[in-house]
Amino acid sequence: MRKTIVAYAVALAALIWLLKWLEFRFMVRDLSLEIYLTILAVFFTVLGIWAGLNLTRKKIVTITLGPDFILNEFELNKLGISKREHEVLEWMAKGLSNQEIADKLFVSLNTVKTHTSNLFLKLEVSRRTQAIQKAKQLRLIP
Amino acid sequence: MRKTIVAYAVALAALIWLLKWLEFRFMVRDLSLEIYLTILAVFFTVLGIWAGLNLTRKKIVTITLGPDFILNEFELNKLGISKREHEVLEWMAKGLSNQEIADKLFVSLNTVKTHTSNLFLKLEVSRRTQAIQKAKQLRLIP
DNA sequence: AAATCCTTCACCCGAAAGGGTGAATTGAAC
DNA sequence: GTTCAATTCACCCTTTCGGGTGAAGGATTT
Repeated sequence: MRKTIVAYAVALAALIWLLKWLEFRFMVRDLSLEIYLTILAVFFTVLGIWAGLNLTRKKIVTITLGPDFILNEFELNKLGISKREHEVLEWMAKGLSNQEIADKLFVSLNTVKTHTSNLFLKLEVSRRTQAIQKAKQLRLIP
Repeated sequence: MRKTIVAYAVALAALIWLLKWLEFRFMVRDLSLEIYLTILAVFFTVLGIWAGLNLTRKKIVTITLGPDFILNEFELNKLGISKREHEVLEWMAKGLSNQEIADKLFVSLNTVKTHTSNLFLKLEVSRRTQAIQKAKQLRLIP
């Protein structure tokens, strides 16, 4: 960045010197002052635009996508869903039957049924498919 | 955009005229030509930078996310799922019972059960929760 | 015309899911 | 130590779901 500024300064000084040199060399003095100034102004305006673009164009936009699932613990507490119930909910969403969930968690089928019943009450649904749908919507499961 | 260019042109002309006027008014001619030119150059460089920024800063980055669901018709055909079956699948995924789907489609419960049975065969699953999961994974439903 | 597929519906049976009630155990909180 | 929520399990009953079989009508293709 500092390097760029120095480079521009040097270029500017060199150009001014060049102009003065041309002035004597080719008798630019003969031209009307207005035209002379206009050329100078336009030249430096263009230079400025170019410089301005180069100073800002390098802003690289980096979009970082975070993990696509963040557990909504607030809803979880709000609905009063316990750890075990949430666990059952996760397996349920993976398409397991109550019996399979019971085997996974090393508990009886009746226990799983109790958990599912409580889940349906807390989620205000009456079928497991609806429970899964609502739980996904509320970000309780991926 | 055209308006902006015209505005800049007018401003430039006005400034040049102002400089020439100042020249006679305050005998700027007495100052060294180098200083005079430098001031002019710096001024127009700054003007150019400002103009350049204004011409480009308004590039608004619009990230348009397309519809997040595109039906995978290839899989649909590959698995041989019919229109009606797909329709049943959609309602199923919304958490409706077979009876509710039957009411929605104005057919009997038995018909819906036939469709679901065929769906399970084609999707190679044995429960509706699994069917929904697999169908979503294969992009057959949103 | 025959074959094929889709759609519709029926009946039967067993398995799974859902709803209700009750109760024992445990661990944390008061 | 008592209260409370969470977890565990049991029993009952009804509804829903899933699997199997069969069949009739319609559209499309061969």
